Amino acid sequence: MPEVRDHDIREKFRRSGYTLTSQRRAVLEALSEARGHPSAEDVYLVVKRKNPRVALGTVYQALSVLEEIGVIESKHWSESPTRYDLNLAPHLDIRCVRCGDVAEVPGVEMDGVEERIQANTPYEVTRTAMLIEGLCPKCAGERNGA
Amino acid sequence: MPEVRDHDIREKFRRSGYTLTSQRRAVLEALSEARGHPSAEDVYLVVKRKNPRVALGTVYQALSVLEEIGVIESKHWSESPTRYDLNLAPHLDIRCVRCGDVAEVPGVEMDGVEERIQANTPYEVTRTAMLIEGLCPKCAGERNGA
DNA sequence: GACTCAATCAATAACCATTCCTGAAACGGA
DNA sequence: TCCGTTTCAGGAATGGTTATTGATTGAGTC
Ligand SMILES: [Mn+2]
Ligand SMILES: [Mn+2]
Ligand SMILES: [Zn+2]
Ligand SMILES: [Zn+2]
Repeated sequence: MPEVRDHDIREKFRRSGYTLTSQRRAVLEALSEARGHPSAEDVYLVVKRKNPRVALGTVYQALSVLEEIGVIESKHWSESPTRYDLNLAPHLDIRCVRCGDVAEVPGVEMDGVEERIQANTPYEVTRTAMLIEGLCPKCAGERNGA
Repeated sequence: MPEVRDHDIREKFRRSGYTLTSQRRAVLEALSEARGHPSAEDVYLVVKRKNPRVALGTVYQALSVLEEIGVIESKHWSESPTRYDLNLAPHLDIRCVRCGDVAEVPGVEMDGVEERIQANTPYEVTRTAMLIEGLCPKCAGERNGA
């Protein structure tokens, strides 16, 4: 997997014209290390362990470039910093409102929704996303056990 | 319509224990005047026209109380301030990424989606929402005409 | 109508994720 | 190597929102 991804990534950088700097590579590595859906701050903390000189602003810049060239995706929940995802396949993510953990929700097809929306608005639809919140099993357990 | 709503609103205030102050009433009136889906700032500007002494913070407080007792709803788009809506029925809203205008999207049924999500995650789902962005007819026209 | 006490208010400071700005450093081509 | 362009780190600034504070209001009671 790493090999394939690496090739894809190089290709996307080449096509975009951006250069694959060590910082951008470090951000990418941190992103796959920090299993889950880390925030910019999470990524920053991981990157800093190996290279303490990197600034948070640099991480934001790198994430923005990586998203722009299609190597990663960002997801937004209100009342929470943006989360980043290496999984580019269309899928749903749910966020625990108590601890912030994000997990993927497999097996829910959203096909056709965007088309149905487009058919019912004079707007030109450019993006649709499902925002899902809940309680993770751990937090739900603690709440009941308390 | 104002009569019915007014009765409902008084009832919701009574049940909640909050008092229906002049500022809260002013925020509510501004909200129905400013047809559409105004931001806190929009509401503030309308309120200020009648009562210039009101502070922006007061408007935020009032909006938060009104939402808590179920008189209004808030919707969030990333890269845009929160919008407020008097329409409490489940419905979709689309936001123009260019001018910020929000419009309702009628006729799209979302029934069953939350159940399907719940069936595919160990999380306890507490909220699902559809985030929709696009270009309003006006902005789309300007883009093509330019 | 005055009294009381909690709720509410206006104003302002603080917050926090993110973006912007800057001068310095690194890079890539001639 | 030299030159022009990116990219970088660090820090300041931004903008929507929330928290804090002391003053004001107002419903209930006499
Ligand atoms: Mn995901
Ligand atoms: Mn609406
Ligand atoms: Zn949790
Ligand atoms: Zn528009």
